[in-house]
Amino acid sequence: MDYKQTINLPQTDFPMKADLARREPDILKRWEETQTYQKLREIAKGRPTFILQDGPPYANGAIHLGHAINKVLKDIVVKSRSMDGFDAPYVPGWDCHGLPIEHQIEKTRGKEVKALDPRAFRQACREFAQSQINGQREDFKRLGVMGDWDRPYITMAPKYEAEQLRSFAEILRNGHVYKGLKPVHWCLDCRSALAEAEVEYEDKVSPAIDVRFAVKDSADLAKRFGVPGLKSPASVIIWTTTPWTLPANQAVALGPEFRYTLVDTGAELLVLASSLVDAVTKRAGVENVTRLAEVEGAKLEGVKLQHPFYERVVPIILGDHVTIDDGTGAVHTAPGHGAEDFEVGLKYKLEVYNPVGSDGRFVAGTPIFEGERVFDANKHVIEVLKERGALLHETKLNHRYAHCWRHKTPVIYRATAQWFISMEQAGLRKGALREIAKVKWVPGWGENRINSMIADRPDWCISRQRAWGVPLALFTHKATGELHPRTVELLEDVAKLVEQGGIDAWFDLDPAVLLGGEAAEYEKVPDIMDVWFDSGSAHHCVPKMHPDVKDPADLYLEGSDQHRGWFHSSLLTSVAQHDRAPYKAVLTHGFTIDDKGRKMSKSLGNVVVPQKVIGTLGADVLRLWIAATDYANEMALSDEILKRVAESYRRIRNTARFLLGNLDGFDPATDKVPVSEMVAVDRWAVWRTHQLQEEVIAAYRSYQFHLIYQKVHNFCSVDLGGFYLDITKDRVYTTGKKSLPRRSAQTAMFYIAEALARWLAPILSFTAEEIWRYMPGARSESVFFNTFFEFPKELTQPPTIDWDAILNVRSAISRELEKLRNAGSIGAPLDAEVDVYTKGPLLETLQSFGEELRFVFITSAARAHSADSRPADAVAAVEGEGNTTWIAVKPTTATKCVRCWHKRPDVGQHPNHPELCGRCVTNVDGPGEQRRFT
RNA sequence: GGGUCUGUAGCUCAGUUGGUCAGAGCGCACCCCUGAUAAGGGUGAGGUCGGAGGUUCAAAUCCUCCCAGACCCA
Repeated sequence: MDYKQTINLPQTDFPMKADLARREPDILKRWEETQTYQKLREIAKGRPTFILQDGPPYANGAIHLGHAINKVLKDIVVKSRSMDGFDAPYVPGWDCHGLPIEHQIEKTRGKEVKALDPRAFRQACREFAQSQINGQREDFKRLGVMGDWDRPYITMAPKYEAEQLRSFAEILRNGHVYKGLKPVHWCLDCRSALAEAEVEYEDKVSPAIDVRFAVKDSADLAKRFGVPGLKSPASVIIWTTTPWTLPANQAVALGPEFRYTLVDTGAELLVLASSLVDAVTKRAGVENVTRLAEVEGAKLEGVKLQHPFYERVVPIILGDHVTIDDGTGAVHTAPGHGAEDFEVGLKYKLEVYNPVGSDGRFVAGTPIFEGERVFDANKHVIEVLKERGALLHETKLNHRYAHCWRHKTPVIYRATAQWFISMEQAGLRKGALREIAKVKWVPGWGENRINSMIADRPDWCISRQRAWGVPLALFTHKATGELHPRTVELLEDVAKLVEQGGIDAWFDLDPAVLLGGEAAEYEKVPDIMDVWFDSGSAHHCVPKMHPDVKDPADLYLEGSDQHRGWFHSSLLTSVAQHDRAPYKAVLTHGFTIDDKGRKMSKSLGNVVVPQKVIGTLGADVLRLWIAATDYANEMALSDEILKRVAESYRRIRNTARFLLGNLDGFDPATDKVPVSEMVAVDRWAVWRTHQLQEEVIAAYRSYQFHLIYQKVHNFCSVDLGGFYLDITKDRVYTTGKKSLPRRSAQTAMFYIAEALARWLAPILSFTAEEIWRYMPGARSESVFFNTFFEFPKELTQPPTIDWDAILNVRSAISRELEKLRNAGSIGAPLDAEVDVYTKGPLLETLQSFGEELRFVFITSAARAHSADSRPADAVAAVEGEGNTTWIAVKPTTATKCVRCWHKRPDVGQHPNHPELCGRCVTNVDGPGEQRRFT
């Protein structure tokens, strides 16, 4: 007889080979065709909501790994909240306005279009942005990210633009907006102000000069230094790398705490920071200097200096921004050309003087330098200084200098009329700082970080001199420059127009339409708003457009750079508008690096392209990597790491497959075994699974996905593969197909699979959905329509048997068996039999297992005895508390049962089944065996 | 240059308030199985916890400095 036919081997169509690259698109198609996301919204209706507000990616270019990480993390959060019983919608967004898109269009259509036909230019921008959105959307979907992809929010939607204006109107009404003259980063090529984010720092060679500012009143200086009188003319020496800013000089700043020395070179007297005297005089080629006196900077405040080439007297002022790392310790101050200069200038009421036009040339009427380009003027300034005898020293310096991120050209600081959101005038900074403290920041240091940024930041310049963006829809009085008194109402009028006709409605607007007779007195502000305001007002705009999204959101989740970006701009607009934060919690993730800890860059050739990973290993493997990596730090990815992840994936997949295979022929509706009748180890397995689920859910709630990966993988390898499934497969294979022992195991495996599929769903979305389809029993269309598995209550109670102790004995036996194996005495553990010598509760437990004990160790025989009766050759294997367990293993001499492969003395005792052991006889040709423990 | 943060076995991660805290899984090596089979099981070797000082009876865990890296800023 061929007993093999009586063995219940695993049977499932769930493929071992994932073939994700090929199979995932099919699942994707089904999600789309069956409207899985939309159905989920219906199913989740009425539950408590969890709102993750999407930070919109910029609608330009193919998605890279950073996008993938961000979207997948969001997807994991949303899906896990959904499975945890929340209604968690996800409305993706795109950021559409701004310079990069303008540049794309300029590249293809030429710069002229922008000036000649701005309407057509904006239309081209719009179409370009839409095409980018379409491309990115497909890639995001392919990652398995589930959301309302048919109804995303895009910042160039007329409704969004209109709502943004309404948000701005409220901010203005709340008194945060002002028009000011202020130095801003100015790109000579853009002819526009740049946001901080649009500036990058690159090496540049600049002239570095030491310049004399002659002291007007020698007697005053002498007094301040406490010397009787000065025998030579004295100068304060400043050091600068931007000679062209000297025409705008209004003061010389010293550090109040630093010490300054009056130096006699023989020919003249110089005032220098004491610690820099040697360096300066050395480079100036001065020998034999005499230090006449020393005094702290604060003592020199107010000393009058002669501007080196203009008829202008400028004061010595004090500033904390002065350093003595290099230079002279005296800082040339031009409030029209520097942020710190501007700040300190405010204190001393210095003029914000800016003689430079938007084209980067000195304006008409600028003495000496009129019409010259600023960087070219450097040379001329130096010549003039030389002529006037004001140049002490000149050299070149290679240093980091601000450049336009787009043009890669050096930018300047230039004071211009700009619109600002004030950090102080209506308490914005104070409010924002207060709100930061109320938000939960994950990881915690994020709070510290954004706090210091808000605490230190200057007012927010929100105006841009560009074409592709939401207009700063204001009317100012032609003569006074004042805002129209009905500005807030007018903004609402404009918003209505924009809602219908988009931003073109403003640009095309005849002011008379809104202002009537006043139109002649007012002009439209031509500026557009900083794009950061666009996305920053999403908390207001999106809920107005999409009923699923609410304000404030439960979570914002972006890369750590967004502390200065979107987290920051959103906080400011929200506090300015509503006096509260737009989010209850903020989660940040790090950036990708390679396995050597370096950032990914084309030049290093270490860039991992998500599309390529998806096309080979599959999106689920990429998702698993994202989940497995602790996003709080940098996230390292390389081919090796990917290989490891793919291996882990296979382990998890195969575990699921084996569970499914053993569930062949199991119908939970009729075959589930009542808990009271389940075999003890099956109950243990379910209990253990439940325990793990508690940990998994806790980790999802605290966004610690990498722990889930560790725990679940560990569970599959150790608890299941290394123990439960290993010892149970004998029972599933050899007992009767419908027998209680087998059904008990199937019941446990069924529960385990039910739980496992749900744990995996937020991370391995494709695979979980695939598993779901192969699960027995009636079930919903998608795994995502479920919440985490609810175990039968009785199975969540801890078992009375001390399985940990048994597992200790088991691993000790494994070590002993390994010795036999290496000695060539046995191969499989079934070739051996084992005697365990112990005492106390462990002995009682093991003995209570009786004949079933051998199944725990997968040996052909196993017996438990009192420790006292141990033979001399037993090995002390488990050290317990005052209780050592001894083990003796040996090859068994019994005959192998052809059916169950155990070597049993009762093989051959049954005349009809001479090759079988007694257990198999009853399973094949009798009532079947009983199992209580294993 | 400044701010924030990170650095535990080849890889991914655990290590609560300092005192079995030097761990897990994977990978690797070797062995076994061939009824999860391009699977499965077992055993084992790997780390002076980035480095150097210091505090303490005791530090991966606290302090200082240094090195490397990331983000933001200048």
